Amino acid sequence: MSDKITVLLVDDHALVRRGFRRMLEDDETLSVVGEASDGAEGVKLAKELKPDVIVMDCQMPVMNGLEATRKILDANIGSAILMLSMHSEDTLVKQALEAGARGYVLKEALDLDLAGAIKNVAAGQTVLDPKVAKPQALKGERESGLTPRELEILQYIVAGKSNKEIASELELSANTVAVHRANIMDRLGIHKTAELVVYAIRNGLVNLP
Amino acid sequence: MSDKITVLLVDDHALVRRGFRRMLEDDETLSVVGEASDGAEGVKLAKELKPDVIVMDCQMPVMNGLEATRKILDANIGSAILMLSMHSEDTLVKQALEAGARGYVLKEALDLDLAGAIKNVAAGQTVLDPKVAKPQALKGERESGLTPRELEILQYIVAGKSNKEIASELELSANTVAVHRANIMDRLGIHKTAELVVYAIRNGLVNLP
DNA sequence: CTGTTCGCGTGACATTTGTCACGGATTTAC
DNA sequence: GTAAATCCGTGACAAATGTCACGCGAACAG
Repeated sequence: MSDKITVLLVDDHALVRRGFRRMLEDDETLSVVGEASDGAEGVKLAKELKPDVIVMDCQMPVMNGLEATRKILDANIGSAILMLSMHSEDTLVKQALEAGARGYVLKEALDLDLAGAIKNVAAGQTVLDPKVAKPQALKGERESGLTPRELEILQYIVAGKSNKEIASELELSANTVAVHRANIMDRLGIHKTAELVVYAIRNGLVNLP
Repeated sequence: MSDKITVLLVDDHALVRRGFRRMLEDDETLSVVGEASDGAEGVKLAKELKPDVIVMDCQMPVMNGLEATRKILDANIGSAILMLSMHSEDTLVKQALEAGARGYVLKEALDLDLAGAIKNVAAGQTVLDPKVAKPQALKGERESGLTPRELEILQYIVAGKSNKEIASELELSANTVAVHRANIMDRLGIHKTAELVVYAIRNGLVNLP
């Protein structure tokens, strides 16, 4: 343990990764041992490298940060995961923590000490951005969380499928799909497809088609 | 002109800005003189600082990169603008260049030499990411292809307004709005609101509500 | 001047959407 | 056990959407 803390960077933007690497590389106690550009690759590298800490972007193509986090936790690698996100929505924070992330910080945090946060999660601490560190976010309840089925439907909606198409692909009645749609909007306090799509994209609920 | 090239960074993510700053600060010929976190602030700082080059993110809250670029060009400051984007859609590249950007590079460019790109645009060159450097993108023709009225309607749609609401705010028949909607989708080869919203957001056709 | 194109507007109508009321299967709380 | 809460499913129906055919005036080419 007197060794350096090993870090894996997972972010879809190479430029961002490079920036982080630079920010970390002059800290003698840290060592960036790998980079991945999407969730799937992140999981693969995590298994190979078994880093102490994984810095994971939330929104990514192929497999988003939440998914990847779950997969990595399931694999029992023992890495602590520090989630980076653009959004401060409680729902997302909650989901991240439930997925097993050990920290959640916002990209727009002005004075984020990334190295410090990494050390803290490596030490077993939970690190939350002040903006999201509401105690309520830690207590488990369901916020505006959608059910798996609903998320599935939402994905199809954003991809531009009609209720009928979704129904046929999922072998359901079109009515059923319509009701799922309605329930999703209910929880979100939304009444129109357009709003729904904006919300889904903004909050990274879906992988963009 | 033998002085350093002055640079203004405009990006909504503080962490990203800091990364860029680090990448640039060991180049002796460049000097980052300011940072802004949204388009509006970018315009303001541009007027104050009159930097040689402005590195501008495309997607930002308050005022997006395109808008900001136009405003800055209008103000006749003489700064060259290098647009950073996540998307390689032709439409966007075109819009950026028409707005007056001197360069367009993708954030995910693996080996982007940001410093080099900055020097080039400072020297008056146009810098395009290889992925988007199709000659067709340079020839002026269709913009987004949408008429002003259609863009106006689109803005309302993405904001979650119904045809009826739009009609009343614009003092039109609901039918008319519906037809505008149809025409927009026609030109874009789209048939559903959901797809339309995704497209509009992706290509920066609208200011997100 | 004349014909053509294009932006903007309209009403009518088929399709898709958003809502309603309801049932069965599970899970959790008492 | 029973009751309450969820999740998933259904049909029926009103409201919004997507498409149709069409008129009007302005801009432009001949």
